Amino acid sequence: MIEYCNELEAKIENSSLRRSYDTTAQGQESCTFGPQMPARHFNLTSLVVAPFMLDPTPQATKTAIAPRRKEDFPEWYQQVIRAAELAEPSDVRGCMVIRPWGYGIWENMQRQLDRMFKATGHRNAYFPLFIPLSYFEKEAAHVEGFAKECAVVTHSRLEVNAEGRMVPASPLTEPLVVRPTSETIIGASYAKWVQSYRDLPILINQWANVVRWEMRPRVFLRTTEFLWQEGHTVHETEAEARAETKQMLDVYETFVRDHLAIPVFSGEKSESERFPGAVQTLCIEAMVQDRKAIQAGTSHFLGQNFARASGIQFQSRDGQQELAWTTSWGMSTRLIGTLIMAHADDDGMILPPRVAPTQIVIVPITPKEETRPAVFAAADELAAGLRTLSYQGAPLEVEVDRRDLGGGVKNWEWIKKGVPLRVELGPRDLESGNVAVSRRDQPVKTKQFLPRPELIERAVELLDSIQQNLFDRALQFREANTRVIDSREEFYNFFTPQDAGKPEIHGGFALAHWNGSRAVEEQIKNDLKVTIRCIPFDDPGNPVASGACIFTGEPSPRRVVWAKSY
RNA sequence: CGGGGUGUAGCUUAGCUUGGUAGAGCGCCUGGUUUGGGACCAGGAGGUCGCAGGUUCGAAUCCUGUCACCCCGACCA
Repeated sequence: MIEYCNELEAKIENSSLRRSYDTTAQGQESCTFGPQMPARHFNLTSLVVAPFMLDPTPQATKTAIAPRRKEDFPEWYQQVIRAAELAEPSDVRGCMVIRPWGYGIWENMQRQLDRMFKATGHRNAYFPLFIPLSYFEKEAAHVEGFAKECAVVTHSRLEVNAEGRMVPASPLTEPLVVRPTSETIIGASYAKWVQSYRDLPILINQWANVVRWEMRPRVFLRTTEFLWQEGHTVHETEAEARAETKQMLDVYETFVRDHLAIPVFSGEKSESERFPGAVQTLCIEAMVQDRKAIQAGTSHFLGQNFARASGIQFQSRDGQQELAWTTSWGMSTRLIGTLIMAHADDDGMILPPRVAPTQIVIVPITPKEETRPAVFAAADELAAGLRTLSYQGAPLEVEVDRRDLGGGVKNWEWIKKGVPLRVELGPRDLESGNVAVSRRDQPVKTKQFLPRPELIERAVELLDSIQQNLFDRALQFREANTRVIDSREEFYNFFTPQDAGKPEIHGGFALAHWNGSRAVEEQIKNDLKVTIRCIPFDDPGNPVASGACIFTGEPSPRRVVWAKSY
C-alpha cells in the first residue's frame, strides 16, 4: 500500500499538475477498488485546494475545456458555457438562449433573493414592458444615460408589400421604448398611489426582462435582453431612503457571499460610474479569475430626482405637499456569468451547492447486464434516502443518471456541468455497502468511499464544506491579487501587461489613494483602461486611513479600489 | 459608427495561390463488443461551400456587390 502510494505520488508529480494533497491518508480502509482503477482516498472535508493549485501547466494532461483559462480567458469562458449547457447564443444578435441547466441556477438565485426581499418587507408586482417616450423624457440625466441603447417600438402592425415581404405598417402616435429599466413607468404608478405620508413607504420589487441595445454582447455578461429583478421604493424622508439603499446593498452582499460563495468589496460608485439620474450609487464588486472586477449588484439612492420627474408627492405630517424620496436596486443574469468566471476551472463549471440545480448526481455503474437491476435499485434507494434531507429550506436535489452510457462519459458530463457531489455506485459496492464520492471542488480523480448510511448522514455537511471551500478559494485568490499601492509608477506597472501584443492575465485590484477628481479618473481610464470600481465603506487597505493621492499628491480621505472591469 | 479579420456538415477545419463536379476529425444514427476514468470495431445519415450577380464549356476556387459574425476602439448590469 505504502509503495503504491509513493508510486502514485510520483505520477502526480510527473503529470506536472501542481497539486497539494494531504497525503497522510486518514486511515481509510480502502482499496476495495480494482487494480485497473486505483484511487487514493482523502479526507473529503479537510482538503482545500486553491485555484492556482488547480492550474495545470500548459503542457499538462488534457482538460475538459480548451483553451485553458491561462491561454485564452474569454474563449475559455464561452467554452465552459457550452460544455456545461448553460446557454447558447441565439440567432437574434446579442440575445441568448438560457438552457435548463443555466435557468435552474437562475431559479435558485431568484428563490433565495426573493425570500430575502420578502423578509425585508418587499412585495412583488409587475409593470409594463413598454414605456411611452414622453415618460422616458422626464428625467434629463436618465434619458441621456440610456438613450443610446434603447430599442423603440414604432409600429403596431405588419403588412405584406408588393414583393411579398412583411413590412411594418400603421405607425404609433407615440413611440414606445422597450424598458431598459423601469424607474419612469413605475414612477407614473407611484405618483397615483401616493397621496399622504400614510401611503409610505412603498416597497415593491419586480422580476422582469429588460432590453439594452449593447454594442458588444457576451453571453450572460452583456446581452441585449437580460433577466433581472428591480426593486423600486418610495419613502417619506431622505434618511429612510438612504437606509433602504444601504439595506438592499447589504442583502446583495449577503446573498453573493453566502449563496454564490463570492467575496465582494462594497462601497459607493464615483460620480462618473453613477447610475443616470441617481444621487448616489452603491455597489458590490467581485474579482473573477482573470483578475478583473465585475459589478455584482447595485443599489441607488435617487434623491427626489425621479419623484420630481414623475410627480410623486404627498401631504406630510404637517400638511405640506412634499416630494418623496426614492430608491432602486437590481441584480441580473449577469450573476451567472460572474459565478462562472469566479469558480469554474479548466474542467468546466463548478457550482456552489446552494445554487446548483442538482446537488448530488448518482452514477450507476453497470458493467454486466445481470447486475443492472440490482445496481439501479440500490441507486434509487440511495437517492430516495438523500431526498428526505432538507438543504437550504428545500429538499435535496438528487439525480440518478440512468442513461446507457459509459461511466466515464457520464462522469465527465457532470464534471463539466459542475454538480457539487458525484456518487458512483457499482456491483462491487452492492456487496461492500459503500459508494464512491467525488467533490467537484477537488481534483476530478479524487474519490472517497463511504458506507451508504454515512453518505446520507454527511451529505449536508459535505455540501456545506464545498460551499465554504469555494468561498475560501475565491477570497484567497482575491487577496493574492489585491495590492496596496502608494506610487504612480507601481500603479502603472501593476496594470501594464508584459506582452502588449497578447496581453496575459495581470493586475488585479489596486487599493490606492485618490484626490476625488473626475479628471484624474478620466486620465487613468485613458492610459490603462482602469477605473475606480468602488469607494469602499471601510478602508480595506488599512495601513493609513487618509493619505495622499498617488497621482496628484493632494490629500485623500481613503483608499479606493481600482481595477479593469467587465 | 471608425480600423482589422473571417465565412465550407451540429463543432473544428482541408481544399482556394495554379478553376474540373467536396475531404477529414469530433459529434450524430444502426448493430455488436463494452461500461469502476472521456471506449472499440463495422456500417450509415448529414454540405445548393454566407447570399446575389458576373467571367467561363465548367466556380468553394477568379471578379463585383451584399449580408453575417469575430477582434480592436467609443458605451454598458
